[in-house]
Amino acid sequence: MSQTVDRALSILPLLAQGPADLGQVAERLGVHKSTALRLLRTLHEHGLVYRQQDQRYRLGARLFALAQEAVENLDVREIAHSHLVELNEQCGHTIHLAVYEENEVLYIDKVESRYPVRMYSRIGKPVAITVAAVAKLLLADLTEPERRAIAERLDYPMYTSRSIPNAGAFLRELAVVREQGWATDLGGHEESINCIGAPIRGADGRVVAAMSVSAPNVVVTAEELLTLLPLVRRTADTISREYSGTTPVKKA
Amino acid sequence: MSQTVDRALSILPLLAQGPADLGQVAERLGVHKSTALRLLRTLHEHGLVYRQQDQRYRLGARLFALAQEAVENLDVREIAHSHLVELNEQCGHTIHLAVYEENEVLYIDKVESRYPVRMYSRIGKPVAITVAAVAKLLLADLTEPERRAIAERLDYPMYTSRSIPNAGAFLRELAVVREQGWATDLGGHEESINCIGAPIRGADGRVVAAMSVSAPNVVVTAEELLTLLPLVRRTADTISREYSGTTPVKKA
DNA sequence: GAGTGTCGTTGCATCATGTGCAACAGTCAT
DNA sequence: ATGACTGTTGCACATGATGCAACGACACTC
Repeated sequence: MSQTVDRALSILPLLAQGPADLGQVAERLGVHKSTALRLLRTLHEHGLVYRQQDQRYRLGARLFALAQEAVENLDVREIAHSHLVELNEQCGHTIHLAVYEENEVLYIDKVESRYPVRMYSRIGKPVAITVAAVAKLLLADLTEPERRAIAERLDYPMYTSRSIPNAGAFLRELAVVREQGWATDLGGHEESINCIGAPIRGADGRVVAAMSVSAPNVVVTAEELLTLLPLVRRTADTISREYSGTTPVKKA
Repeated sequence: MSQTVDRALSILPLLAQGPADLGQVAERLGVHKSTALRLLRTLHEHGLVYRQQDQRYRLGARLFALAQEAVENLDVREIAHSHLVELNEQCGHTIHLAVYEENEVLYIDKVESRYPVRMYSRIGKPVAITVAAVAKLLLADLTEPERRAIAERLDYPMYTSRSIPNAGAFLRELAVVREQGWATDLGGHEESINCIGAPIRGADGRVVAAMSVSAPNVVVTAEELLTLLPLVRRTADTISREYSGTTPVKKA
Protein backbone atom coordinates (compact mmCIF):
# COMPACT_ATOMS: atom_id res chain seq x y z
CA MET A 1 0.00 0.00 0.00
CA SER A 2 2.84 2.38 0.73
CA GLN A 3 5.43 1.96 -1.96
CA THR A 4 8.37 3.37 -0.04
CA VAL A 5 7.78 1.30 3.06
CA ASP A 6 7.01 -1.73 0.92
CA ARG A 7 10.38 -1.45 -0.77
CA ALA A 8 12.20 -0.88 2.49
CA LEU A 9 10.63 -3.92 4.12
CA SER A 10 11.40 -6.07 1.11
CA ILE A 11 15.04 -5.56 1.93
CA LEU A 12 14.75 -7.51 5.18
CA PRO A 13 13.95 -10.98 3.81
CA LEU A 14 16.52 -10.30 1.15
CA LEU A 15 19.23 -9.72 3.73
CA ALA A 16 18.03 -12.65 5.81
CA GLN A 17 19.45 -14.90 3.12
CA GLY A 18 22.88 -13.40 3.67
CA PRO A 19 24.82 -10.15 3.47
CA ALA A 20 24.49 -8.06 0.33
CA ASP A 21 26.07 -4.90 -0.97
CA LEU A 22 24.33 -1.77 -2.16
CA GLY A 23 24.33 -2.74 -5.83
CA GLN A 24 22.77 -6.13 -5.16
CA VAL A 25 20.05 -4.63 -2.99
CA ALA A 26 19.23 -1.99 -5.60
CA GLU A 27 19.07 -4.59 -8.33
CA ARG A 28 16.89 -7.00 -6.39
CA LEU A 29 14.53 -4.17 -5.52
CA GLY A 30 14.51 -2.82 -9.03
CA VAL A 31 15.35 0.71 -7.95
CA HIS A 32 18.20 3.13 -8.39
CA LYS A 33 21.24 2.77 -6.16
CA SER A 34 20.62 6.11 -4.51
CA THR A 35 17.10 5.06 -3.60
CA ALA A 36 18.32 1.80 -2.12
CA LEU A 37 20.95 3.71 -0.19
CA ARG A 38 18.37 5.96 1.42
CA LEU A 39 16.18 3.05 2.37
CA LEU A 40 19.12 1.17 3.83
CA ARG A 41 20.19 4.20 5.80
CA THR A 42 16.76 4.50 7.32
CA LEU A 43 16.73 0.82 8.24
CA HIS A 44 20.19 1.31 9.65
CA GLU A 45 19.13 4.19 11.88
CA HIS A 46 16.51 1.93 13.37
CA GLY A 47 19.09 -0.78 13.91
CA LEU A 48 17.30 -3.30 11.74
CA VAL A 49 20.23 -3.41 9.39
CA TYR A 50 23.91 -3.46 10.18
CA ARG A 51 26.83 -2.52 8.03
CA GLN A 52 29.88 -4.69 8.33
CA GLN A 53 33.49 -3.72 7.60
CA ASP A 54 33.33 -4.71 3.96
CA GLN A 55 30.42 -2.29 3.68
CA ARG A 56 27.95 -5.04 2.99
CA TYR A 57 24.67 -4.97 4.83
CA ARG A 58 23.11 -7.63 7.00
CA LEU A 59 20.29 -7.77 9.50
CA GLY A 60 20.98 -5.89 12.71
CA ALA A 61 20.70 -6.69 16.39
CA ARG A 62 17.62 -4.56 16.89
CA LEU A 63 15.70 -7.04 14.78
CA PHE A 64 16.64 -9.83 17.13
CA ALA A 65 15.62 -7.78 20.11
CA LEU A 66 12.25 -7.11 18.48
CA ALA A 67 11.79 -10.77 17.61
CA GLN A 68 12.57 -11.61 21.19
CA GLU A 69 9.94 -9.20 22.46
CA ALA A 70 7.45 -10.40 19.87
CA VAL A 71 7.67 -13.92 21.17
CA GLU A 72 7.59 -12.85 24.78
CA ASN A 73 4.29 -11.17 24.07
CA LEU A 74 2.91 -14.55 23.06
CA ASP A 75 1.86 -15.60 26.48
CA VAL A 76 0.75 -19.06 25.37
CA ARG A 77 4.39 -19.86 25.11
CA GLU A 78 5.17 -18.69 28.58
CA ILE A 79 2.31 -20.63 30.09
CA ALA A 80 2.99 -23.77 28.10
CA HIS A 81 6.72 -24.00 28.52
CA SER A 82 6.97 -25.64 31.93
CA HIS A 83 4.35 -28.19 30.94
CA LEU A 84 6.26 -29.04 27.79
CA VAL A 85 9.42 -29.57 29.79
CA GLU A 86 7.55 -31.79 32.20
CA LEU A 87 6.13 -33.84 29.36
CA ASN A 88 9.60 -34.15 27.89
CA GLU A 89 10.89 -35.48 31.19
CA GLN A 90 8.15 -38.08 31.23
CA CYS A 91 8.47 -39.37 27.67
CA GLY A 92 11.96 -38.26 26.64
CA HIS A 93 10.99 -37.21 23.12
CA THR A 94 11.10 -33.89 21.31
CA ILE A 95 8.19 -31.52 22.01
CA HIS A 96 7.04 -28.74 19.69
CA LEU A 97 4.70 -25.82 20.22
CA ALA A 98 3.30 -23.96 17.21
CA VAL A 99 0.85 -21.20 16.34
CA TYR A 100 -1.02 -20.22 13.18
CA GLU A 101 -0.60 -16.71 11.94
CA GLU A 102 -1.31 -15.16 8.57
CA ASN A 103 -1.38 -18.32 6.50
CA GLU A 104 1.69 -19.70 8.17
CA VAL A 105 2.32 -22.16 10.94
CA LEU A 106 5.37 -21.33 13.05
CA TYR A 107 7.19 -23.17 15.78
CA ILE A 108 7.37 -20.93 18.82
CA ASP A 109 8.88 -23.36 21.28
CA LYS A 110 10.73 -26.61 21.30
CA VAL A 111 12.09 -28.95 23.93
CA GLU A 112 14.85 -31.11 22.56
CA SER A 113 14.97 -34.78 23.32
CA ARG A 114 18.44 -34.37 24.81
CA TYR A 115 19.35 -30.68 25.16
CA PRO A 116 17.70 -27.66 26.74
CA VAL A 117 15.94 -25.18 24.47
CA ARG A 118 18.20 -22.79 22.68
CA MET A 119 16.59 -19.57 21.64
CA TYR A 120 16.90 -19.07 17.88
CA SER A 121 17.82 -22.69 17.29
CA ARG A 122 14.97 -23.75 15.09
CA ILE A 123 12.21 -21.90 16.73
CA GLY A 124 10.68 -19.43 14.32
CA LYS A 125 10.92 -21.70 11.35
CA PRO A 126 7.78 -22.20 9.27
CA VAL A 127 6.32 -25.67 9.62
CA ALA A 128 5.77 -28.14 6.80
CA ILE A 129 2.17 -27.09 6.71
CA THR A 130 0.62 -29.92 4.73
CA VAL A 131 1.96 -32.77 6.84
CA ALA A 132 2.89 -31.69 10.36
CA ALA A 133 0.53 -32.73 13.14
CA VAL A 134 0.53 -29.26 14.67
CA ALA A 135 -0.34 -27.67 11.32
CA LYS A 136 -3.30 -30.00 10.88
CA LEU A 137 -4.57 -29.10 14.33
CA LEU A 138 -4.29 -25.37 13.78
CA LEU A 139 -5.84 -25.37 10.32
CA ALA A 140 -8.60 -27.78 11.30
CA ASP A 141 -9.95 -25.14 13.66
CA LEU A 142 -10.50 -22.56 10.94
CA THR A 143 -13.90 -22.10 9.35
CA GLU A 144 -14.80 -24.31 6.42
CA PRO A 145 -14.34 -21.59 3.75
CA GLU A 146 -11.00 -20.57 5.26
CA ARG A 147 -9.80 -24.15 5.24
CA ARG A 148 -10.88 -24.59 1.65
CA ALA A 149 -9.21 -21.34 0.57
CA ILE A 150 -5.93 -22.26 2.18
CA ALA A 151 -6.01 -25.83 0.97
CA GLU A 152 -6.40 -24.63 -2.60
CA ARG A 153 -3.52 -22.22 -2.27
CA LEU A 154 -0.97 -24.64 -0.83
CA ASP A 155 1.64 -26.74 -2.54
CA TYR A 156 1.75 -30.40 -1.63
CA PRO A 157 5.40 -31.46 -1.72
CA MET A 158 5.84 -35.23 -1.45
CA TYR A 159 8.44 -35.32 1.29
CA THR A 160 7.82 -39.06 1.54
CA SER A 161 5.44 -41.56 0.00
CA ARG A 162 3.10 -40.93 2.92
CA SER A 163 2.92 -37.16 2.51
CA ILE A 164 -0.52 -35.75 1.87
CA PRO A 165 -0.70 -35.40 -1.90
CA ASN A 166 -3.38 -32.83 -2.70
CA ALA A 167 -6.02 -30.41 -1.46
CA GLY A 168 -8.80 -32.98 -1.36
CA ALA A 169 -6.89 -35.39 0.83
CA PHE A 170 -5.77 -32.53 3.03
CA LEU A 171 -9.31 -31.30 3.61
CA ARG A 172 -10.47 -34.80 4.46
CA GLU A 173 -7.58 -35.14 6.91
CA LEU A 174 -8.50 -31.81 8.52
CA ALA A 175 -12.09 -33.00 8.91
CA VAL A 176 -10.87 -36.12 10.70
CA VAL A 177 -8.58 -34.11 12.96
CA ARG A 178 -11.33 -31.63 13.73
CA GLU A 179 -13.62 -34.46 14.66
CA GLN A 180 -11.28 -36.49 16.85
CA GLY A 181 -9.48 -33.61 18.54
CA TRP A 182 -5.94 -34.85 17.95
CA ALA A 183 -3.62 -35.40 14.99
CA THR A 184 -0.73 -37.50 13.80
CA ASP A 185 2.01 -37.34 11.24
CA LEU A 186 3.21 -40.85 10.56
CA GLY A 187 6.28 -40.54 8.38
CA GLY A 188 4.73 -37.84 6.23
CA HIS A 189 7.56 -35.39 6.64
CA GLU A 190 10.52 -37.63 7.27
CA GLU A 191 10.15 -41.30 6.57
CA SER A 192 11.45 -42.44 9.93
CA ILE A 193 9.77 -39.91 12.19
CA ASN A 194 6.30 -40.02 13.70
CA CYS A 195 4.42 -37.32 15.58
CA ILE A 196 1.28 -37.07 17.64
CA GLY A 197 -0.25 -33.76 18.58
CA ALA A 198 -3.06 -32.10 20.49
CA PRO A 199 -4.63 -28.64 20.43
CA ILE A 200 -4.46 -25.92 23.05
CA ARG A 201 -7.69 -23.91 23.30
CA GLY A 202 -8.55 -20.50 24.68
CA ALA A 203 -11.54 -19.63 26.83
CA ASP A 204 -13.78 -19.36 23.76
CA GLY A 205 -12.84 -22.83 22.58
CA ARG A 206 -10.77 -21.66 19.66
CA VAL A 207 -7.45 -23.36 19.04
CA VAL A 208 -4.71 -20.87 19.94
CA ALA A 209 -1.74 -23.22 19.66
CA ALA A 210 -0.85 -26.83 19.06
CA MET A 211 1.73 -29.13 20.58
CA SER A 212 3.27 -32.36 19.39
CA VAL A 213 5.59 -35.15 20.41
CA SER A 214 8.01 -36.46 17.79
CA ALA A 215 10.10 -39.60 17.88
CA PRO A 216 12.07 -41.62 15.33
CA ASN A 217 11.09 -45.17 14.44
CA VAL A 218 14.34 -46.49 15.80
CA VAL A 219 13.35 -45.40 19.30
CA VAL A 220 9.66 -46.21 19.39
CA THR A 221 7.27 -47.58 16.80
CA ALA A 222 4.23 -45.59 15.73
CA GLU A 223 2.05 -47.88 17.82
CA GLU A 224 4.12 -47.28 20.92
CA LEU A 225 4.07 -43.55 20.28
CA LEU A 226 0.29 -43.63 20.07
CA THR A 227 0.10 -45.03 23.58
CA LEU A 228 1.33 -41.62 24.71
CA LEU A 229 -1.77 -39.97 23.25
CA PRO A 230 -3.71 -39.74 26.53
CA LEU A 231 -0.71 -38.15 28.22
CA VAL A 232 -0.25 -35.62 25.41
CA ARG A 233 -3.92 -34.70 25.39
CA ARG A 234 -3.96 -34.34 29.13
CA THR A 235 -0.97 -31.99 28.98
CA ALA A 236 -2.62 -29.93 26.25
CA ASP A 237 -5.80 -29.70 28.27
CA THR A 238 -3.90 -28.60 31.35
CA ILE A 239 -2.26 -25.82 29.36
CA SER A 240 -5.63 -24.87 27.88
CA ARG A 241 -7.17 -24.56 31.31
CA GLU A 242 -4.33 -22.43 32.60
CA TYR A 243 -4.35 -20.27 29.48
CA SER A 244 -8.07 -19.60 29.61
CA GLY A 245 -7.79 -18.52 33.20
CA THR A 246 -9.42 -21.35 35.08
CA THR A 247 -6.55 -21.05 37.47
CA PRO A 248 -5.98 -17.87 39.52
CA VAL A 249 -4.93 -15.05 37.21
CA LYS A 250 -2.16 -12.67 38.17
CA LYS A 251 -1.56 -10.47 35.16
CA ALA A 252 -3.35 -7.16 34.54
CA MET B 1 16.38 9.95 6.05
CA SER B 2 13.21 8.60 4.52
CA GLN B 3 10.28 10.02 6.44
CA THR B 4 7.72 7.41 5.47
CA VAL B 5 9.92 4.47 6.28
CA ASP B 6 11.11 6.16 9.43
CA ARG B 7 7.56 6.48 10.68
CA ALA B 8 6.68 2.94 9.73
CA LEU B 9 9.68 1.51 11.54
CA SER B 10 8.93 3.58 14.61
CA ILE B 11 5.78 1.55 14.97
CA LEU B 12 7.70 -1.63 15.71
CA PRO B 13 9.33 -0.67 19.03
CA LEU B 14 6.04 0.93 19.93
CA LEU B 15 4.21 -2.35 19.48
CA ALA B 16 6.99 -4.22 21.23
CA GLN B 17 5.71 -2.69 24.45
CA GLY B 18 2.38 -4.32 23.88
CA PRO B 19 -0.62 -4.35 21.53
CA ALA B 20 -2.07 -1.01 20.46
CA ASP B 21 -5.02 0.11 18.38
CA LEU B 22 -5.03 2.41 15.38
CA GLY B 23 -5.74 5.58 17.35
CA GLN B 24 -2.92 4.96 19.79
CA VAL B 25 -0.45 4.28 17.02
CA ALA B 26 -1.46 7.44 15.16
CA GLU B 27 -1.16 9.52 18.28
CA ARG B 28 2.23 8.15 19.29
CA LEU B 29 3.51 8.76 15.78
CA GLY B 30 2.00 12.21 15.58
CA VAL B 31 0.25 11.50 12.28
CA HIS B 32 -3.29 11.25 11.04
CA LYS B 33 -5.18 8.01 11.57
CA SER B 34 -5.39 7.34 7.86
CA THR B 35 -1.63 7.66 7.55
CA ALA B 36 -1.06 5.28 10.42
CA LEU B 37 -3.52 2.88 8.86
CA ARG B 38 -1.63 2.78 5.61
CA LEU B 39 1.68 2.22 7.35
CA LEU B 40 0.23 -0.56 9.48
CA ARG B 41 -1.23 -2.19 6.42
CA THR B 42 2.12 -2.24 4.73
CA LEU B 43 3.78 -3.70 7.81
CA HIS B 44 0.97 -6.20 7.95
CA GLU B 45 1.48 -7.33 4.37
CA HIS B 46 5.06 -8.09 5.23
CA GLY B 47 4.00 -10.04 8.29
CA LEU B 48 5.91 -7.82 10.70
CA VAL B 49 2.68 -6.83 12.37
CA TYR B 50 -0.28 -8.99 13.26
CA ARG B 51 -3.83 -7.99 13.84
CA GLN B 52 -5.54 -9.80 16.63
CA GLN B 53 -9.25 -10.47 17.01
CA ASP B 54 -9.92 -7.23 18.85
CA GLN B 55 -8.41 -5.40 15.89
CA ARG B 56 -5.44 -4.26 17.89
CA TYR B 57 -2.01 -4.65 16.38
CA ARG B 58 0.97 -6.50 17.79
CA LEU B 59 4.31 -7.67 16.47
CA GLY B 60 4.04 -10.48 13.96
CA ALA B 61 5.66 -13.87 13.95
CA ARG B 62 7.41 -13.17 10.67
CA LEU B 63 9.87 -11.09 12.67
CA PHE B 64 10.76 -14.31 14.34
CA ALA B 65 11.24 -16.19 11.13
CA LEU B 66 13.46 -13.41 9.81
CA ALA B 67 15.66 -13.40 12.88
CA GLN B 68 15.85 -17.18 12.73
CA GLU B 69 16.92 -17.24 9.11
CA ALA B 70 19.49 -14.50 9.68
CA VAL B 71 21.08 -16.33 12.57
CA GLU B 72 21.41 -19.51 10.56
CA ASN B 73 23.34 -17.62 7.94
CA LEU B 74 25.54 -15.89 10.48
CA ASP B 75 29.02 -17.19 10.16
CA VAL B 76 31.32 -16.37 13.07
CA ARG B 77 34.29 -17.47 11.07
CA GLU B 78 33.62 -15.11 8.22
CA ILE B 79 33.19 -12.16 10.54
CA ALA B 80 36.12 -13.02 12.76
CA HIS B 81 38.70 -13.91 10.15
CA SER B 82 39.92 -10.45 9.18
CA HIS B 83 40.28 -9.51 12.84
CA LEU B 84 42.27 -12.65 13.54
CA VAL B 85 44.60 -11.87 10.66
CA GLU B 86 45.04 -8.35 11.96
CA LEU B 87 45.83 -9.62 15.44
CA ASN B 88 48.34 -12.01 13.97
CA GLU B 89 50.02 -9.14 12.18
CA GLN B 90 50.30 -7.26 15.43
CA CYS B 91 51.65 -10.02 17.64
CA GLY B 92 53.02 -12.57 15.18
CA HIS B 93 51.77 -15.63 17.05
CA THR B 94 49.35 -18.39 16.10
CA ILE B 95 45.66 -17.54 16.45
CA HIS B 96 42.88 -20.09 16.89
CA LEU B 97 39.12 -19.78 16.66
CA ALA B 98 36.90 -22.50 18.13
CA VAL B 99 33.26 -23.31 18.78
CA TYR B 100 31.44 -25.73 21.05
CA GLU B 101 29.10 -28.22 19.46
CA GLU B 102 27.58 -31.45 20.67
CA ASN B 103 29.97 -32.05 23.58
CA GLU B 104 32.97 -31.19 21.47
CA VAL B 105 35.15 -28.17 20.98
CA LEU B 106 36.28 -27.71 17.38
CA TYR B 107 38.79 -25.43 15.75
CA ILE B 108 37.08 -23.59 12.93
CA ASP B 109 39.84 -21.18 11.97
CA LYS B 110 43.56 -20.75 12.43
CA VAL B 111 46.09 -18.12 11.46
CA GLU B 112 49.62 -19.51 11.50
CA SER B 113 52.46 -17.77 13.27
CA ARG B 114 54.98 -16.04 11.10
CA TYR B 115 57.89 -17.91 12.62
CA PRO B 116 58.44 -21.50 11.53
CA VAL B 117 57.14 -23.40 14.56
CA ARG B 118 54.37 -25.83 13.72
CA MET B 119 51.68 -26.56 16.19
CA TYR B 120 49.70 -29.73 16.08
CA SER B 121 46.25 -28.38 15.48
CA ARG B 122 44.01 -28.46 12.47
CA ILE B 123 40.82 -26.75 11.45
CA GLY B 124 37.92 -29.13 12.03
CA LYS B 125 39.81 -31.18 14.57
CA PRO B 126 38.56 -31.58 18.12
CA VAL B 127 40.43 -29.55 20.73
CA ALA B 128 42.17 -31.00 23.78
CA ILE B 129 39.07 -30.19 25.76
CA THR B 130 40.41 -30.39 29.28
CA VAL B 131 43.36 -28.06 28.86
CA ALA B 132 42.94 -25.69 25.89
CA ALA B 133 42.13 -22.08 26.70
CA VAL B 134 39.37 -21.94 24.08
CA ALA B 135 37.74 -25.07 25.49
CA LYS B 136 37.71 -23.61 28.98
CA LEU B 137 36.05 -20.45 27.69
CA LEU B 138 33.36 -22.30 25.78
CA LEU B 139 32.54 -24.76 28.55
CA ALA B 140 32.60 -22.08 31.24
CA ASP B 141 29.58 -20.48 29.60
CA LEU B 142 27.36 -23.54 29.96
CA THR B 143 24.95 -23.88 32.86
CA GLU B 144 26.25 -25.34 36.08
CA PRO B 145 24.55 -28.76 35.65
CA GLU B 146 25.79 -28.97 32.07
CA ARG B 147 29.34 -28.21 33.15
CA ARG B 148 29.16 -30.79 35.86
CA ALA B 149 27.73 -33.43 33.53
CA ILE B 150 30.43 -32.89 30.95
CA ALA B 151 33.23 -32.71 33.50
CA GLU B 152 32.19 -36.10 34.88
CA ARG B 153 32.11 -37.66 31.45
CA LEU B 154 35.53 -36.49 30.28
CA ASP B 155 38.89 -38.20 30.40
CA TYR B 156 41.77 -36.21 31.84
CA PRO B 157 44.90 -37.24 29.94
CA MET B 158 48.09 -35.90 31.49
CA TYR B 159 49.67 -34.41 28.41
CA THR B 160 52.18 -32.70 30.72
CA SER B 161 52.71 -32.34 34.43
CA ARG B 162 50.64 -29.18 34.31
CA SER B 163 47.59 -30.74 32.61
CA ILE B 164 44.36 -30.52 34.56
CA PRO B 165 44.14 -33.88 36.36
CA ASN B 166 40.48 -34.46 37.21
CA ALA B 167 36.89 -33.23 37.15
CA GLY B 168 37.14 -31.30 40.39
CA ALA B 169 40.13 -29.27 39.26
CA PHE B 170 38.49 -28.71 35.89
CA LEU B 171 35.28 -27.35 37.39
CA ARG B 172 37.25 -25.04 39.63
CA GLU B 173 39.20 -23.81 36.63
CA LEU B 174 35.96 -23.19 34.70
CA ALA B 175 34.60 -21.18 37.61
CA VAL B 176 37.70 -18.97 37.55
CA VAL B 177 37.46 -18.53 33.77
CA ARG B 178 33.78 -17.72 33.98
CA GLU B 179 34.50 -15.12 36.59
CA GLN B 180 37.44 -13.36 34.98
CA GLY B 181 36.26 -13.52 31.38
CA TRP B 182 39.48 -14.88 29.90
CA ALA B 183 41.49 -18.08 30.04
CA THR B 184 45.00 -19.43 29.77
CA ASP B 185 46.73 -22.69 29.07
CA LEU B 186 50.24 -22.54 30.45
CA GLY B 187 52.02 -25.65 29.25
CA GLY B 188 49.05 -27.88 29.91
CA HIS B 189 48.91 -29.38 26.44
CA GLU B 190 52.50 -29.14 25.28
CA GLU B 191 55.16 -28.38 27.83
CA SER B 192 56.72 -25.56 25.86
CA ILE B 193 53.57 -23.82 24.61
CA ASN B 194 51.41 -21.21 26.34
CA CYS B 195 48.03 -19.80 25.27
CA ILE B 196 45.77 -16.97 26.28
CA GLY B 197 42.18 -16.73 25.09
CA ALA B 198 39.04 -14.61 25.19
CA PRO B 199 35.36 -15.29 24.46
CA ILE B 200 33.25 -13.99 21.58
CA ARG B 201 29.66 -13.32 22.57
CA GLY B 202 26.40 -13.00 20.66
CA ALA B 203 23.70 -10.40 21.11
CA ASP B 204 22.19 -12.36 24.00
CA GLY B 205 25.50 -12.49 25.87
CA ARG B 206 26.08 -16.17 25.25
CA VAL B 207 29.54 -17.28 24.23
CA VAL B 208 29.33 -18.33 20.58
CA ALA B 209 33.04 -18.85 19.96
CA ALA B 210 36.43 -18.44 21.58
CA MET B 211 39.77 -17.27 20.27
CA SER B 212 43.29 -17.76 21.55
CA VAL B 213 46.88 -16.73 20.95
CA SER B 214 49.50 -19.45 21.28
CA ALA B 215 53.27 -19.08 21.45
CA PRO B 216 56.18 -21.34 22.41
CA ASN B 217 58.43 -20.58 25.37
CA VAL B 218 61.41 -20.16 23.11
CA VAL B 219 59.81 -17.12 21.51
CA VAL B 220 58.09 -15.43 24.45
CA THR B 221 57.78 -16.33 28.11
CA ALA B 222 54.37 -16.84 29.68
CA GLU B 223 54.70 -13.45 31.38
CA GLU B 224 55.38 -11.73 28.08
CA LEU B 225 52.47 -13.50 26.47
CA LEU B 226 50.17 -12.30 29.22
CA THR B 227 50.96 -8.69 28.35
CA LEU B 228 49.01 -9.32 25.14
CA LEU B 229 45.86 -10.04 27.11
CA PRO B 230 44.29 -6.56 26.72
CA LEU B 231 44.86 -6.72 22.97
CA VAL B 232 43.33 -10.18 22.69
CA ARG B 233 40.32 -9.20 24.76
CA ARG B 234 39.83 -6.05 22.73
CA THR B 235 39.90 -8.04 19.50
CA ALA B 236 37.39 -10.55 20.88
CA ASP B 237 35.10 -7.72 21.93
CA THR B 238 35.31 -6.13 18.51
CA ILE B 239 34.32 -9.40 16.88
CA SER B 240 31.49 -9.80 19.41
CA ARG B 241 30.12 -6.40 18.57
CA GLU B 242 30.26 -7.03 14.87
CA TYR B 243 28.74 -10.48 15.24
CA SER B 244 25.82 -9.21 17.27
CA GLY B 245 25.28 -6.33 14.87
CA THR B 246 25.72 -3.53 17.33
CA THR B 247 26.90 -0.30 15.85
CA PRO B 248 29.75 1.03 18.01
CA VAL B 249 28.80 4.72 17.93
CA LYS B 250 25.90 6.41 16.27
CA LYS B 251 23.40 9.23 16.49
CA ALA B 252 22.24 10.78 19.75
C1' DG C 1 51.96 6.22 -12.87
C1' DA C 2 48.43 6.90 -16.03
C1' DG C 3 44.38 4.41 -17.28
C1' DT C 4 40.13 1.77 -16.38
C1' DG C 5 36.72 -0.47 -13.78
C1' DT C 6 33.73 -0.84 -9.81
C1' DC C 7 31.51 0.87 -5.89
C1' DG C 8 29.39 4.21 -2.61
C1' DT C 9 27.99 8.97 -2.18
C1' DT C 10 25.93 13.71 -3.14
C1' DG C 11 22.91 17.59 -5.02
C1' DC C 12 19.27 18.53 -7.64
C1' DA C 13 14.99 19.01 -10.75
C1' DT C 14 10.87 16.46 -11.49
C1' DC C 15 6.63 14.59 -10.32
C1' DA C 16 4.99 10.42 -8.27
C1' DT C 17 3.56 9.45 -3.66
C1' DG C 18 2.43 9.98 0.82
C1' DT C 19 -0.32 13.17 3.43
C1' DG C 20 -4.31 15.18 6.12
C1' DC C 21 -8.95 16.27 5.68
C1' DA C 22 -13.69 15.32 5.84
C1' DA C 23 -17.22 12.28 5.12
C1' DC C 24 -18.76 7.41 5.73
C1' DA C 25 -19.62 2.95 8.04
C1' DG C 26 -19.73 -0.30 11.75
C1' DT C 27 -20.20 -1.34 16.75
C1' DC C 28 -21.54 -0.73 21.37
C1' DA C 29 -23.88 1.53 25.43
C1' DT C 30 -27.28 4.05 27.08
C1' DA D 1 -33.26 5.68 18.44
C1' DT D 2 -29.25 8.41 19.68
C1' DG D 3 -24.63 9.51 20.45
C1' DA D 4 -19.90 8.43 20.99
C1' DC D 5 -16.39 5.77 19.50
C1' DT D 6 -13.67 3.13 16.22
C1' DG D 7 -11.80 1.89 11.61
C1' DT D 8 -12.19 2.94 6.62
C1' DT D 9 -12.42 5.38 2.00
C1' DG D 10 -11.76 9.04 -1.77
C1' DC D 11 -9.64 12.97 -2.91
C1' DA D 12 -6.89 17.52 -3.74
C1' DC D 13 -2.60 19.18 -2.52
C1' DA D 14 2.39 19.67 -1.94
C1' DT D 15 5.67 17.26 0.42
C1' DG D 16 8.96 14.12 0.08
C1' DA D 17 10.75 10.13 -2.59
C1' DT D 18 12.80 9.22 -7.04
C1' DG D 19 16.32 8.69 -10.79
C1' DC D 20 19.86 11.02 -13.02
C1' DA D 21 24.42 12.46 -13.64
C1' DA D 22 28.54 13.83 -11.74
C1' DC D 23 31.96 13.04 -8.12
C1' DG D 24 35.24 10.65 -5.12
C1' DA D 25 37.53 6.58 -3.39
C1' DC D 26 39.71 2.45 -4.11
C1' DA D 27 41.68 -1.60 -6.59
C1' DC D 28 43.71 -3.50 -10.37
C1' DT D 29 46.04 -3.67 -15.11
C1' DC D 30 49.22 -2.54 -18.40
